[in-house]
Amino acid sequence: MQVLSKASINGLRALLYLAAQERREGYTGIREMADELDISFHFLTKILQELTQKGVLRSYRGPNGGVALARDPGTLYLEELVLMMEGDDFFDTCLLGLPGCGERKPCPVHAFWKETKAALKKEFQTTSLEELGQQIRVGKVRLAD
Amino acid sequence: MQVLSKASINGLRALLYLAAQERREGYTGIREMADELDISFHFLTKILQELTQKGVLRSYRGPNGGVALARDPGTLYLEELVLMMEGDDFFDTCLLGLPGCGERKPCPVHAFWKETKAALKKEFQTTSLEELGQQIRVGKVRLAD
DNA sequence: TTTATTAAAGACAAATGACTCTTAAAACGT
DNA sequence: ACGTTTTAAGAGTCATTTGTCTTTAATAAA
Repeated sequence: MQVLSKASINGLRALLYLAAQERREGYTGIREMADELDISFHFLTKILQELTQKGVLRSYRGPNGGVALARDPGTLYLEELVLMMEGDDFFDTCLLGLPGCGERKPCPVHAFWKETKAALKKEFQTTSLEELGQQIRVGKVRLAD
Repeated sequence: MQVLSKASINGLRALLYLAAQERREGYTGIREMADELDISFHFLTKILQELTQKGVLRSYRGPNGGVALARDPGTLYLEELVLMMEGDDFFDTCLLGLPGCGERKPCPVHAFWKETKAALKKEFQTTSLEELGQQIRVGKVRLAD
């Protein structure tokens, strides 16, 4: 069951890596993150470029350059990030792929799937990078092996 | 958010179509199902071949041939079908794709995702083709536009 | 026995997602 | 100015999934 694309997963992991940093000023090199998170440098670069264009990251070139969160991680919730990376219809899907599945013309598993999506959405709406970054910092949780 | 592959979705829809039939004897042509469910005939054929090989369907060639459920739809639960089509590790994934994510080495969203997967699994374990077929029969729910 | 009907099988093609590589541009230090 | 470090941009490649087509085999009916 793959819910997020590889690109989204790696983008999220990179954002979490940044949110887990102790120091808040300065830039973190993409090379370092790629090594640390075990992602191809070029692939990660491409993913982070998009996040920079969308305003979640700011970047800086040259020696000691890299990327940094463009906003306070306490204001960055998973929902916004996932919608940004996966598309605005992320939570509006039908499990059986029927177009226009809804209350009026439900598919056989609509009722249940609706609840599941709502729970997932709520969780994503209430979980911030700050919160998860902290859990990483104290070692309760990991981003890579 | 695409949880099931197109192949699984179409396989499931076809199984539901069969489960929703009034008459229980005889075979249903793949052509009819493809038309009714708006799936390419050849694509559906390929999908149903696998389900036949796996013993969920039986098939019959020649005039008035087609496919039929090989087992009582009351004994066919979504879980078995999804595991069959998507692979046995369907419910064992990490949302962030970390290998070996678990209680001992959890990813940042492990706790929540674990619950979500469990709820989904339970629903699939307790929902049979018979049950959904009935809902289709009485028109509460649809398989296509 | 011939013809029509249907699924089985497998080769093939197209589309998508997941990467990879090369070149350019920006910033810095000397 | 020059060379080094770093991100930006985009073309290119590979693998997987999705979808198509052709041929074969089975069955029934005329």
